[in-house]
Amino acid sequence: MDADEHVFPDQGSDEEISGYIPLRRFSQIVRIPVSTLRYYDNIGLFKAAYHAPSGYRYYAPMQIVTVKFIRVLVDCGVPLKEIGRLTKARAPESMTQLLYNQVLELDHEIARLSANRTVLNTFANLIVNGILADESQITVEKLPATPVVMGERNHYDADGQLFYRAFVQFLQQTPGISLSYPVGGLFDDIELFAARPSQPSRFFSIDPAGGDARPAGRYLMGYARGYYGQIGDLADRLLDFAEQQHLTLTGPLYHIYLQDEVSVQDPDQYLMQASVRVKS
Amino acid sequence: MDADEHVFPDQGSDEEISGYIPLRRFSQIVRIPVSTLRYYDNIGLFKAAYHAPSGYRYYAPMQIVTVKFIRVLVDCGVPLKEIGRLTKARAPESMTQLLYNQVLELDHEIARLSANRTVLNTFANLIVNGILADESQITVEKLPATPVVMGERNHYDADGQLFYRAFVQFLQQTPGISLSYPVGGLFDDIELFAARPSQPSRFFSIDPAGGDARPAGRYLMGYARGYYGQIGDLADRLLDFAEQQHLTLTGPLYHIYLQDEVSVQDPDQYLMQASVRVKS
DNA sequence: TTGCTCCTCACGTCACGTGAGGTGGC
DNA sequence: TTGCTCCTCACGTCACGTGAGGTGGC
Repeated sequence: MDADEHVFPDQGSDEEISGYIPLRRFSQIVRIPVSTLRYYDNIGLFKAAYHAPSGYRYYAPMQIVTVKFIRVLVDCGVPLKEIGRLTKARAPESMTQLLYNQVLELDHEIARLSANRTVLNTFANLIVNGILADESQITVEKLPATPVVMGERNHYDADGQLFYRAFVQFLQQTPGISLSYPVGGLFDDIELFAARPSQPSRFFSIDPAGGDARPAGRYLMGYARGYYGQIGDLADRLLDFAEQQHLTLTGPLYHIYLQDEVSVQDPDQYLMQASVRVKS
Repeated sequence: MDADEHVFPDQGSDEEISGYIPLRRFSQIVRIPVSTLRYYDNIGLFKAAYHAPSGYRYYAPMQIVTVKFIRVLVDCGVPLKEIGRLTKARAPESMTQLLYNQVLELDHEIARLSANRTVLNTFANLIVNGILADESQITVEKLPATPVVMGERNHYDADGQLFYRAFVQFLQQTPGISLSYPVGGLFDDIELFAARPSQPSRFFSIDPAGGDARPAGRYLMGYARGYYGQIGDLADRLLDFAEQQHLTLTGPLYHIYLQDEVSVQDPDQYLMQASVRVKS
């Protein structure tokens, strides 16, 4: 082809001869809605190669790759104004600058979405654990290590009213914590859990990337429904079962809300899981 | 704590006693703008636990995890209405349903962004190759394999006007092609390139995931500036160099626009790269 | 010639951000 | 008490989508 061939659209209205593609067909080829193409044309971001006197828009075939390139940028979240600025005053250097910057931003974005994915999976797994659990039973199960971010030791004043203070302090002051994950409580031993079930010794964030963990091992497990801190007779059921089965419990008790305000309407139906390690 | 403790906010206006967190502080803790929290409250998506008679909003500490959870969903692109529907009629089963669906959508989204990343990198690399190239020189370089998606053989009518038809046909009918990548042309041999530089025998899409490739090997490389199909004396320069250096050329000639309307203003300054394999 | 397609406003939408203007608690 | 913070509208923004109403080419 010669460079001149395509600059005279009026040579023929037939697409096959002129090379020009009418709006609708162009829209189908590039899979971009006509309203979007009209919008891009109107704001001057991506103009039709030829505006007929009738007002009809016609595009040049090479514009397919161009608009697809623009769409990738749009898809990456680059504002139309910035794309417009750059395509108007375009130069190889500034364009590579933008592109490599955008690649870095995409990396951040992908990392962000992956993190969100992990959060959603964590919540979903807890809820499903709750659905599948046989709540009324006390069981002994082999658990793999559960990574968490463990907080500092909590301090409760004499009046015992400062549960929330400790909770907020944990969320605010624990280094490396992501507030997006569910929070569990740790009691130094099962007796403390039985005595003051609303005062965990520590909080922990159920973050799969956490540096601490509930260690792998055999655990005595039990469930209870009720609002935060209401454990009914769970502590007794755990202790009774341990005694009957001649199990020795060791280490801290972990308590995790499998189903809470995130997935349950009635606060009295929140579902808690308690686990204490069994000495083998 | 007892379940009742926190339902009487008027017991004391002091945050430390009531457990309630005023809007501004809550905003700082969860890192969500006050305007956003007000908006969520207004549309009923996420209400402050306590609306004082003065109109002031106060939040319960447990709402920190709740709103963070909502924010993860927002961040995943779930519409506020859908989040609202689900948190109003929430149940463990429907919530896990949504969560696992959302995980799948996130996987698609991440795949989409990764694809975009690859596209941007491909464009950027071409442009940078153009910047770094010594345009006036003919060189011989060892190239790794370049994956592409190769199109069918083009057919040009006698009048030779149907370049665009072939181009569009390639874009429309090549299976597995992504329109987002730049397009190059292949000539059966260098003589064909010299004779009809605007009629490549095939087109190919420079897609790193392509099943075809420009094979690895030593290539005779040259550059030309000009509008599509204008190669100046590039063919002669390539042939002259080959003759002087006693090189035997083999196989097809690949031509790729390193810099075109994507990164260059002046159509006469588009930068093309031609490469032909050298028999060793 | 009919009808189908194109066009241009104009307005709606979504998830907020941003002042304007006014009130109320430390 | 001062001033600082909170509040509620109302309107703007971004990237389009959606008719309403009208014209023009196959």
